[in-house]
Amino acid sequence: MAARRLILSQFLPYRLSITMQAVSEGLATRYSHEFGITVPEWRVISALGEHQEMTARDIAAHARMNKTMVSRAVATLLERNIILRRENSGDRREAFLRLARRGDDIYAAIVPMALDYERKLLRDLPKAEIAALDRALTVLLHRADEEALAINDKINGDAE
Amino acid sequence: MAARRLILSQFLPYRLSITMQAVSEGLATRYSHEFGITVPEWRVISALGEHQEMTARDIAAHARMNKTMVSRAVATLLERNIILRRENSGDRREAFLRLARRGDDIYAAIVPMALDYERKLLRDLPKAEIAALDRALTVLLHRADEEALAINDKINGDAE
DNA sequence: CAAAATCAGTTGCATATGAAACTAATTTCG
DNA sequence: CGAAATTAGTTTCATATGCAACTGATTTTG
Repeated sequence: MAARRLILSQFLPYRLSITMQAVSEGLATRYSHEFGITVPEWRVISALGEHQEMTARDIAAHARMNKTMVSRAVATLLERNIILRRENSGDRREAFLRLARRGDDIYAAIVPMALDYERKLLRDLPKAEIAALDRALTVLLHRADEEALAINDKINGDAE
Repeated sequence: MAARRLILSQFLPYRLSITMQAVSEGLATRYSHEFGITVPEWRVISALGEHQEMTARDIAAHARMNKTMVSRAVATLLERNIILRRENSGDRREAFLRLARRGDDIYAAIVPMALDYERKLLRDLPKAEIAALDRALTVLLHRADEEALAINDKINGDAE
């Protein structure tokens, strides 16, 4: 049976949440201050930096963003000439996006900063512990996705 | 010098962010659906469940919330008779908050659900790896806080 | 002691977010 | 083929969030 008490400071979802918030803010402060880029915009840029050319849909899948967020980040980045858009003539619903020269520069500037930040965060952790963290995050994400499906089924009719 | 490439799916801040999002949503869906409680409200409830009686300020510190968020969550919880408020007669700026009977019930119902969820998430991880995850999150939070200070100093005048 | 500074908590305002409705294009199927 | 369903992406709308300004209380200090 389940315990009656919960220590917030030891509760995994809480710890994940505050840790990610601190980590994310620390990084976002840097690139937002220097380039005026928001977190969703950075995700789009890094997706395009990694894969050259993608549709908005691809970006959403790759960076785990919903399509509204992608749409808005893309609109801003286009306006600021950070990315380019090329309509797919074979299917005019979608468009291929890629970094413009300006986007390349920003990407090239942010990547080292981001990796440096990551290095600083992990500095004091032994290799083995970093590897354990990696595995743990993978498992947690996978389990959480599964549980999300399960609970949604339960809440909706389940039968389909 | 720094590498030129960044794989989003292997980048720690990104992984933390999407993992925490999935984990947090999975849990929040449960208690929001069953009790109409938001995440900030749950944090206030769990803080009070852990410490009996606290001021809003204490809650903010304990649960890493800003005071606006605490204020709003507290207002809602008071309105719904989930918590009680007793003004501190010695310092009338602040007030002591604690769970009302209804809050106790909700807390007693959510805690097992939350711990069960945590258990499910961690099910497949060996004890040693869970311990490593714990240590890693502690270190990361600490480092991120340090880095946040450092970057803020750098952005502002630094001198003070 | 009175003015200034500080503190707890609230509120106004501007921005961020996501679900759902929508548009335009394409595909499916009777 | 043409109506219905599906898909990519946008927009609307309602809510969530946080900073900064504010209120009222207390403390500090000249």
